[in-house]
Amino acid sequence: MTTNCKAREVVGRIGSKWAIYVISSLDEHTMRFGDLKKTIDGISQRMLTVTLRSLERDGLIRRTVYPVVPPRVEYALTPLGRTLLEVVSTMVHWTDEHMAEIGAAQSAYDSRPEPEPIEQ
Amino acid sequence: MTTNCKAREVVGRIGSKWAIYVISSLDEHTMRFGDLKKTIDGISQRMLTVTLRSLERDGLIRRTVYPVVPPRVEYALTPLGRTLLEVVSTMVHWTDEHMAEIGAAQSAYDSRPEPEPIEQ
DNA sequence: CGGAATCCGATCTGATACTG
DNA sequence: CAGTATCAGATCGGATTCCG
Repeated sequence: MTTNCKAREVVGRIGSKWAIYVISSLDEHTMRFGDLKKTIDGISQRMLTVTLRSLERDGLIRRTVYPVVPPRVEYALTPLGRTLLEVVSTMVHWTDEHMAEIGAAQSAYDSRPEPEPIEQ
Repeated sequence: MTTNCKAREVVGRIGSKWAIYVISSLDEHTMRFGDLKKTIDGISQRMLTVTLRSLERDGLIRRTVYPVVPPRVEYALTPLGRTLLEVVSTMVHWTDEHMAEIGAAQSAYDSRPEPEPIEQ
């Protein structure tokens, strides 16, 4: 594999379960922190913060702070993030389409007979 | 997000840095354990084993053991895995294409000035 | 509202040693 | 060759508390 280590790290970050859904959520419009938290079911405040920071650092989303009280922070896809969105959407879509098949495969795998213990 | 928790787990497994490259590696032909280890640079034996097991459980790859000495084990994509391959290739390709941009964004982020400490 | 900081158990991962 | 078993260090991730 010619791919170097840095590319792998990026793939890992992008492919992480939360990042994918953050990117997807920003498809149509910018969102505030609270909006994202409500939209992405089950994400903790901490993980949302961490995920947003890493996506911002990779140049995939832009964070805009409005100096008002109470604070207002909006997240939006950058042009780069928007090119990624297509890839990510495909992935989410593929998963939704094949969840049943995957679940069946898991059940089959889990109910497979144990290999016979070695006779002495 | 209407996506349930199980779908997120699947996305996370598929998107994990090693799984993506295992799937990609099986594009053209079946491969043996050692081949995969050599192809996927930097993967430890343990992580390759763990990754292969999880992909097998999800029905994405098929593991074939030939009862010979020394053992011969071949891994191949299932039809389901083959449909995923397209998605995964797109992702790897996107990352390769945009590594420079991402690196630049990271540098810019990391060299950003610290926010001024609060004056008392 | 949108975090940051801390604590801490759970999980991941690599290294190493061993095996059919 | 293709693993399994085990252990220790690293990282993840939730809960909680506090802040501008």
